Order: sequence, then structure tokens, then C-alpha cells
Amino acid sequence: MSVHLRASEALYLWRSAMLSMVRSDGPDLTQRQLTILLHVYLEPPPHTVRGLAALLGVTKPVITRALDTMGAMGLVHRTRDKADRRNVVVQRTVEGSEYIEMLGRIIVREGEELGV
Amino acid sequence: MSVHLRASEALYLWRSAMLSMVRSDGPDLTQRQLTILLHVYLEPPPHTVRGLAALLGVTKPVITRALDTMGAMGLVHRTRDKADRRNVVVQRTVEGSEYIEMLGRIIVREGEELGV
DNA sequence: GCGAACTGATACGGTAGCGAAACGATTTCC
DNA sequence: GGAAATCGTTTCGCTACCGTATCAGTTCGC
Repeated sequence: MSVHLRASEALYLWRSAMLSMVRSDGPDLTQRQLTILLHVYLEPPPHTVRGLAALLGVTKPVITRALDTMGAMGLVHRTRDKADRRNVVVQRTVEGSEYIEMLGRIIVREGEELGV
Repeated sequence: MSVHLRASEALYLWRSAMLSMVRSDGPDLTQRQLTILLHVYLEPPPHTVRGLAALLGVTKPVITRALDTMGAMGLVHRTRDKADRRNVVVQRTVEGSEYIEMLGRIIVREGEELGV
């Protein structure tokens, strides 16, 4: 891995990638929603509402609402845990994977343009 | 500059930095607001409502509202252009600079933790 | 087996975002 | 000088988010 960023480089990268996201026609996620989505797709399961709420430092309804919205967009899927039916496990979808991959490509592309 | 990211590294960096932002007690900016703020602080002035709207591909009221919100937070400041009094120029503030610097530190720190 | 504890979802009142349209203020163009 | 164009803001109706409090369903503890 070669991730050596100075602050100014980091900020330029961030701005360029965010600008690209804003300009794209993709879904307009909040910072919290995007954080949840990235975490679900980058970290091994299981992911629960309670766990995500603790991770982000927010209340549970925030997670429920975010999953409602992203579920309607097809980015995530919810299922009851069969072992403990109180739990809900957040699962990935094909559509969500594609979105995450697109996000990765955007950041890499903007990084390359800066890195020249 | 050495910004060589692979997609997976880029996504991990993004998630870590966003998580750090969400968990912090700082202002909860939308993606559009943050993009505007970064652009204003990274690119040379002048910055106008119209220019920012065209840059982000959004309507002018979106910029006005974003500047309202970030202005109330003290992150930016608006002034009438004396040469052409139809224009409004967006100006930086000390508070905004500090926020941007904090943002840069967060990204660099998360990048270093990943890069080890 | 029954109350306590726990999990995720829902209800509520309030706030802030959105696009479209219309509005004053200012400048430009003949 | 007066109509047209430009710029940022405001208004309208709507949607989505927020935190707090509460809810129904499930599991745990004794």
C-alpha cells in the first residue's frame, strides 16, 4: 500500500471525489448513510442496527431510517436473525456492490489525476 | 505527491475518514455543503452563487441555502461585489479554515493508519 | 412460567433539505 | 432612457432527516 497523503493533497482528493459524486446522477446519500453503506460492504458480517448505531455514535432510529431509505434504493437488504429473532442483520445486494465499486473507481480516478 | 490508491484502499480510507467525521461533534454538513466548502477554501476566489451552482450541477437556491446554513455556522461569509452589485462573493472565515484543517488532519491520520 | 431486559421499529413535533417558479435589484444593450 | 438580461434571494408545496419517547416482539434469568 502506498497511501501517503499530506493534508493539502488529502483535501484536494476529497473535494474532487465529492464533486464527482455530487455531479453524478447517483443516489444522494447523507454522510451517515454513506458511512453505514461503506461499513457494511467493507467489514465482515453480521451487521446489526444496534452495532451500527454504537459504531457511528447515533441513536437506533437513525440507523433504521437510513436502512429504510437505502433499502428502498436497493442498496441494502434486511433479514431477521434466525438464531436470535430480535436481531436484524443487514445484508449486501448486487446493486449496492455496484454502487460501492463505482465509488471506489471515482476516488481512484481523482487520485490519479492529482498524482500526476 | 504520492497518491497511489487501489479501489479497496480508497474505500477503506473513505470509510474511516467519514466515520471519524460522523463520530466527531462537528457540524453535520450534507455532501453538497461540504463540496462547496472545500471548493471555496481550495480554489482561488472569487466564488459566486452562480459559479458554484454550475460547478455542482445544481440550482441556485441550493447554493443560497447552503451558504445560509454554513454562514450561520460561521464557516463562510457573503459580501456584495462592489464592481457588479448583482454578484455575491463567498469569502472564507477563520472558523471555516480551522474546520477545513481539521478535516485534512482526519484524512491524513486515517490514511496513515491504513498505510502501515 | 413470568417479569425483566433487550432489539428494532414507530409516532411525534420540529427542522432543513429539495425543485420550480416568481421576485427585487442591478446592469447591459440599443 | 427604457426594455431586456442577469444575479441572488424568496416563496411554495413537498419530502426526508433529527432526537425523544414509546411500542411490540423476543429472549433471558430465576
